[in-house]
Amino acid sequence: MAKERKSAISPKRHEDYPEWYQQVVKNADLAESSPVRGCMVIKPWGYALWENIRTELDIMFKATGHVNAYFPLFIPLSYLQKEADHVDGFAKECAVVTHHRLEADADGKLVPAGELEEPLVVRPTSETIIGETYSKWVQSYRDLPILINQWANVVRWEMRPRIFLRTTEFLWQEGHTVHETKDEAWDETVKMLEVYKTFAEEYMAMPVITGEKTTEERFPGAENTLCIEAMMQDRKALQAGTSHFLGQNFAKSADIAFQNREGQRVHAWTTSWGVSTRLIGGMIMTHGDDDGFIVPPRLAPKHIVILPIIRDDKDAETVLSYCEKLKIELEDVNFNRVPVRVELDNRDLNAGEKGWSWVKKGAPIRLEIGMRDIESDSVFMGRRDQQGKSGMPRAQFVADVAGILGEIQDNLFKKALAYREEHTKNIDDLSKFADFFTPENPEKPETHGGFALSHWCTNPNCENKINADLSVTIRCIPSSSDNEEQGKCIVCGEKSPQRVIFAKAY
RNA sequence: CGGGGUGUAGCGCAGCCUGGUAGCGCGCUUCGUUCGGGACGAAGAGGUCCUGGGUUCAAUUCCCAGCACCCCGACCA
Repeated sequence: MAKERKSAISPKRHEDYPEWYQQVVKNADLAESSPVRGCMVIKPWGYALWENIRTELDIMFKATGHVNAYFPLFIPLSYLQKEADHVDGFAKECAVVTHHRLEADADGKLVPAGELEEPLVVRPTSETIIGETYSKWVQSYRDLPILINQWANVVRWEMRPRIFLRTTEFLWQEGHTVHETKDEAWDETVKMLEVYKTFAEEYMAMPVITGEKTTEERFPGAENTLCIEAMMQDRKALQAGTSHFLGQNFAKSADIAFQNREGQRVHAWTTSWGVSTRLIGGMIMTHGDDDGFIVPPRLAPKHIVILPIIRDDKDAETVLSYCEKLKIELEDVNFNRVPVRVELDNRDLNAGEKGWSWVKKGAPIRLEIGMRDIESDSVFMGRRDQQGKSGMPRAQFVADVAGILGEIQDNLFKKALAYREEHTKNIDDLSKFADFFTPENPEKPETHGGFALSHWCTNPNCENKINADLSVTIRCIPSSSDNEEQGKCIVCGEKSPQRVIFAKAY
């Protein structure tokens, strides 16, 4: 009937991508902005998603030998000062606690009192305080390795916050490990990057490119930063996780040293690695469509939502008890090692409105159950990765449900991968490169560009020129071995050892 | 820190120029008709008009100051 299908989210992606993103966050009931600038309230649907991310990653961390611990929120200012590059990198975005008491002034207003002798910094990341702690723990090579992760919040006073993508306070995990040798620390750095890649691709259904950062983009204080980068639907890159090889920099500044097997006192080698609630933003922008969010089944707070359709009050009990039974039956099935998560939505709402609320939230499967279905012992299913709805025998659905969820998971990944490949180009000519990254209408930039695989001579000047001219940065030097052809730098024409990924970034 | 803008009901806004102490849409409550693609009608509830000062018989409206937030830039491992 309708000429163009009405979409649940307005504007659509192609009309105004940043606004679409904000609307999805809101309509999917994931989070909202708070009275505190740059800080968000994560709502139950969004937080459940984070809990699932945490649960699955935690299993992977434990499986690779790590344990969890917890370190303080506050860092003495002097600690942060010990690593010079680290200071430069974070000093501009630190929240500082200078007082520890409030007193009423003459007008009855509360004012800070009780000035601290040494200000405390709210952790922007915990290398320094953890390093100081580790220095006491490490005496002998027998104390190594230390393989610890912490789940925490951190604060970075960013100039321009974006919900989930760059908030002032965010939730994350940070792994901090100490090793006896350089090789072992490097292996750890690589291993955790692989964990992130596996998680991103198999759980978030978000294809990522692994590689290393250029000097310019490196973590302050790191010798090398490895990263996973994903392409969003506006073709910008999102750094989704980083794993840092810290060399002996932090070990030296915090004096993490031990007696080695030869009896000499030497500094240890450390790593750190983290992912944050930014991953949620990544999933929204990877999978979301014009009807809202689409949650990858493996991380979905609810896999299946049952929507009872009651047309006549006298049928209410029949329908609801059938739905209850179906729910129990489905919860007996396992998907990805855990029981299928089922929500029976019996809120007293208009059926259409109720159904759409779950579409916008991105629940993988919706089941509409009314007298018609009960009489034919079937279910009426809507899949979030497909349009339309269809009926199928109840028993068949129960038998197939894990397979259907797996299929949705696979479809999301394949679709995202195809999108990325479609918009990744080898470019060897600077003017073509510029065209690729220049919007047709600068007033209202449309979705354009993508990942450009181009040669780079490794000189930071060339990298900076591209950034200054086009706001394009080197996202990573890909680690895949099929990328070792030599060529000429896209900027200066000098010899280049390999192609790197250029893109606009979040 | 520069440049611009906005503060009025839970949310989004109008009213202000041309002062007379408030209105619209959504949401919310109740009732009825609806309900498998987002409903409709009726009746309701809900406001220190950002704060302080000034002008005035009278300020949401005009003037001054302050605060907060938003957008653009700078900045963003």
